[in-house]
Amino acid sequence: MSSDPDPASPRRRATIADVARAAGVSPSTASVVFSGKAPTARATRERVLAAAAELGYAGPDPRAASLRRGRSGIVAVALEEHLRAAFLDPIKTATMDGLTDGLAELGAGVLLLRDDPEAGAGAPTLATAPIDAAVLIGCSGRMLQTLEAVHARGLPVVVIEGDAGDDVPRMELDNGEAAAQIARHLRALGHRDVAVVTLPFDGAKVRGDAAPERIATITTPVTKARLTPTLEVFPDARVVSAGDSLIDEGLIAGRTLFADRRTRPTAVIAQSDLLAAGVIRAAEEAGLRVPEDISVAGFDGIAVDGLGGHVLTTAVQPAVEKGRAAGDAVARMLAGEQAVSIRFTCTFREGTTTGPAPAERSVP
Amino acid sequence: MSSDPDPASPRRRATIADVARAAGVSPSTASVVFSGKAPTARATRERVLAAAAELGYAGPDPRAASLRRGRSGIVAVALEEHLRAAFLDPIKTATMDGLTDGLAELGAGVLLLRDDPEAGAGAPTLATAPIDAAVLIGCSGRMLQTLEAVHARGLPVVVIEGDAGDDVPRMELDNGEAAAQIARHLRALGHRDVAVVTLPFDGAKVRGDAAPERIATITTPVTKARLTPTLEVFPDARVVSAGDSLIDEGLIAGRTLFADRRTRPTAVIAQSDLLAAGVIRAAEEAGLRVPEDISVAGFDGIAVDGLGGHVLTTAVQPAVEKGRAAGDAVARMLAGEQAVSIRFTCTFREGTTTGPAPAERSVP
DNA sequence: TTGTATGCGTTATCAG
DNA sequence: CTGATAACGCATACAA
Repeated sequence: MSSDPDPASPRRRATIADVARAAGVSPSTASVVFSGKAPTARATRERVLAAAAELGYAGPDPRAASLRRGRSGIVAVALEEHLRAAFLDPIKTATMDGLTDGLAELGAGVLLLRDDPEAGAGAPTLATAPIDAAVLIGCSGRMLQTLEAVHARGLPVVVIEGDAGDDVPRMELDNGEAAAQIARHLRALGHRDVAVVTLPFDGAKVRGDAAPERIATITTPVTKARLTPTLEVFPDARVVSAGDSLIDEGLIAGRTLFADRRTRPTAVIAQSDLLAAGVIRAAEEAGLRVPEDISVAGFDGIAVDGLGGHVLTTAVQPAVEKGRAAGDAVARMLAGEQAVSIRFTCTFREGTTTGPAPAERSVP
Repeated sequence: MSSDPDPASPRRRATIADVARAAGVSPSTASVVFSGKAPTARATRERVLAAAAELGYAGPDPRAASLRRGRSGIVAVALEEHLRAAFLDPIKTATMDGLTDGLAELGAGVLLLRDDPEAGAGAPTLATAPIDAAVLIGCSGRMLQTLEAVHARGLPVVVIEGDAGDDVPRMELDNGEAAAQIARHLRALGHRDVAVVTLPFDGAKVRGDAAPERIATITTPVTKARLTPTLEVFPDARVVSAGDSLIDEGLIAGRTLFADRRTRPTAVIAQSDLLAAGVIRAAEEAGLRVPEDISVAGFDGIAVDGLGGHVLTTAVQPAVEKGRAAGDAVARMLAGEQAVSIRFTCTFREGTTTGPAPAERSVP
């Protein structure tokens, strides 16, 4: 008796109109029962709900609702990399975390999009997905093109760690100041012979020692922003580029640095905590004690899995807050307000991985 | 001249109808120009495109299109954990990777959803988001409730690493067989004194030694599936539970195991590669050589960042394929076909972290 | 509190 | 190749 479908609509899915009819109320009343946007009499509500159950109606069709409302409740997050790469990076992960939180308050879901304009035919893009706004992470290059489409549709856009022009709010870091602080910290500890392990210079992700000419060609904004002030403090620093922000990449770079006891530095500045963790492993592997023999500093302030008991000296970036702020900015823009760019400040954290420069050098 | 908006519609956003009117064609023709679903005369197309540019029309509104088409091009991926936790797990990351690939072929985007039914008011859920299908990862407990709503809406559902009933296709692993294989491998190498470092027993994520009574209460399916056959091979194995699948958790567990030289095992079976990596670090910390003094096996076959030069002996699970298969299953179901559950086979991989049991025991 | 009427912006169909 | 027509399923202003 209760599983028999509506005889009038043999196989068609029930709509709110069907439910209303079955319950003997108007469609608008039924709508209100489901949305709760207006008070309804208890009896009415129960009648509607009963009719819905009877007809197997599972609530308003979100597609129709979003057309009518003009909102889909979905915000796109566009990443320039393959999704796997993006979520391998703890900072991006944390940012996403804050972002989803910030958007959840707004009542929005997150649609993951790769910034591949020519993806599978019909694949949703920033231009074709039913989104209310977009957040671009690490915006650069061709993403700017995609951006135009979004802009044209009048959708709010926020950029994290990137630059999409003046009229697009961005959430950025004071990379330069933070990097300078780390460098000064090491100099104050007496270090003079310092090496830098950097993030990739560009999309090529080549690794190894980098000559000054090469350094001038860096295109990745973050790498450049963190390296420049470091070199101002330590102009003669040896610069080794990592292929990616990974522990094993830091390990490789570290092995390079510690291969020759006579040329090894007394301190290593890594441009990410993951790299620093790898450098520390390389140091331990080489029989060096951290920080007695070698100081290592990182950048990011993430909880590095696999670092053991060390507490990294690093610049703690508010990654989660960055994401949350992006979410808030989206919310504000969706509410018609103007959102502004925010520059976040990193907090220097002195951990257990940096210490005074060893007094004696060149002990073969 | 070209930036002057349509005088007839002062601030309203242009629609395809406006464009058609301006171009002197019918709406359906304009629609076809944008969708490309039918051939159009070159002149017509150019006229329409010009009108669109003139009016600042950026293409069809995806919301309206999805209502009309009955498809939004979005597939939900529901995770039971906080997003951060989910993406911290390389296996889930890899699965997501395959999934997004599989879905991209289908032309679908991925909407990230936490399985929090009572999230922020208005937050999209499996029941209220404009999705075409859903993939549940690690489905258990209350997610089954959520599932009902999706089911009621007649949306295809696929489950990865979970059980949502017989009529829901699932992508699962032969955890038991793979675990047994690892255990037999170690036994064949002569190991008799083996310890197991397990994944969490349940949501509580308590860590430490586990008594047999406790083992009987394990609710996490994966943990149980991998532990049972292990204990059949090594009934007396010491069982230590980790709080999570993390290197540092493995490190902690490893320190417990290696604290007392007299009771330490000759081999450790970790239920994930990350845990195994931590155990290896603990071993090295304790001055033990891997595999000469201690053998360590993992599970998953991921590329562990931070493992240095070791190659883990492990069961390689086809995580990416699992995700891709889920994507394919969704595609099939969306095409009206029946999708079936798939049981994936892990591949045993002998690495450099397991070796013959050391001949002498109890060397103080 | 409930009902009535209207259109949100598209696209599929089918005839021309 | 193009045009007329009719939904798609709902939520809101407004009247009752």
